[in-house]
Amino acid sequence: MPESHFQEIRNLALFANIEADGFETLMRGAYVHNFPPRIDLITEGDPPDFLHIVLAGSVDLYSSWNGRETSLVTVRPVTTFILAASVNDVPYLMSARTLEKSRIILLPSEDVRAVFAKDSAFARAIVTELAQCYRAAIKSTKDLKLRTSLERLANYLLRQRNRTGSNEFELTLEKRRLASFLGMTPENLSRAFKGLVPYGVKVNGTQIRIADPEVLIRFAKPSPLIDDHST
Amino acid sequence: MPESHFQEIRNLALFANIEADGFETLMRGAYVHNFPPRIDLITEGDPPDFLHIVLAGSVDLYSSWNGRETSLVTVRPVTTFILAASVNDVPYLMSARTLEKSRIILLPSEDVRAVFAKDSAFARAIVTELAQCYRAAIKSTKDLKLRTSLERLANYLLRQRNRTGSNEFELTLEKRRLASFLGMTPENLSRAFKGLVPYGVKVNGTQIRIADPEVLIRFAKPSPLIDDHST
DNA sequence: CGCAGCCTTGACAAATGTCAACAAACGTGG
DNA sequence: CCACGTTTGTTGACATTTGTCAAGGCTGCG
Repeated sequence: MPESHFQEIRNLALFANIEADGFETLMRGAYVHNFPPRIDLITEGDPPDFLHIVLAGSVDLYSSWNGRETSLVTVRPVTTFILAASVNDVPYLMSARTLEKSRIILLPSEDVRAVFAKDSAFARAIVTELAQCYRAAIKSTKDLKLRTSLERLANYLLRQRNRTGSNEFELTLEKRRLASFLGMTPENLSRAFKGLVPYGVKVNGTQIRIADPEVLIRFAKPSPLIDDHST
Repeated sequence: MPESHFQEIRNLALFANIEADGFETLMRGAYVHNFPPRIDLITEGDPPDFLHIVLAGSVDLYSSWNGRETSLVTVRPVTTFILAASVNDVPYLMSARTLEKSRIILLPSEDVRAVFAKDSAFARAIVTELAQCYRAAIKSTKDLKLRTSLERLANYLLRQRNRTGSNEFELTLEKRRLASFLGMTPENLSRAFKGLVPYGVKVNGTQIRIADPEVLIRFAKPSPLIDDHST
């Protein structure tokens, strides 16, 4: 792997405090790959051969059952995914595919587990990371169980607004995938956007404008215990 | 705390390999409490003062938003809960209340974090535990997004069957709480039970009988990637 | 016994999904 | 650059699923 990526990986909280020794072990076994869009990276149920790190592009984590499919997470740079499966050496629960052209690092899970066992700084960093993943999953479950699809969309838009810091922004996801992520059909999403017009949401293709955030907030009732993605 | 509980806690995977030193630190600060049924133990949003361990009884983890409420998990002996909030020192995402008379150990989160920082065996055990919690949460999200309420109930019954090893068993939850856990209303659950009669499910109060598991399995299509609660 | 809480049922309403048609956007090869 | 076909997004009509409300029965407990 070109050394140029080393620093990028080092900067991740997950690897920041690893001993030089363990870091080298990980880097020695690492591959970097460039993938075209819409390529399947892993399939749920497979054994966790690699811990993945998205350097560029984006990856969709999804799952299928009985002919249905749903998007669970979108991974953007620079982040790892399927850490839980890697460290516990159990099958992947989600499939992954690239959404765009993506550059991805593959760390053999065996190396990850080896360094994890030896390097307690790494073990502690993994705890922090997993706790965050777990909490994100709980938030997502609350979002699904406590809110209607209209409320989920409204809160999603407000989260995007906070992320970009602007009342006007581009959707970073195809609408069909956004629909799946929010737990509804594409048709339903179309109608949900219409349903938010009275609250000042203007849609033009992938361009979103929130005319008056206060009005939308009053409807969406965002909660830090569901919508804050930092803690 | 009476020493009699020490061994019980030691037997938990989470504490099995801790150094004597760290274990003693944890036990020194620990409280044991007996709670009557339907007592609120914690409220979502509160700072995580304690890591909880259920020794006896059962605890409902639930969440509220905008006047609605949903049950997310039922914790049974001997298990810890709200580990993620404790180690990362961030607010609880779920509220907790006893379902029955319960005996619960409270470990000050500060102690947990202190031992976690010093004892790498404990850190590693926490990783395993959190990875399991995370995966359980992902499974629950898949269950919710990929299945109808009838399918969720059918698979829930099959999981209970596997847990008890018998085609005839008692529901361990009040029906209204089971409904909330499965993401539906009590009325809907009543009808869902009716809807499973053609697949050989007999209900008598809290008593369930699965006449022909094959038939129910053919309908429910259980998957290890959603329904296996061990990995 | 009588009250309170849970469960069930029926009638109805709201939310969401399905299907079909068509329009718009995109990418490819000529 | 255009023409074409493919994919995505939208819309309408309709079906299904799920929730709501109200009533009544059952159960457990003081």
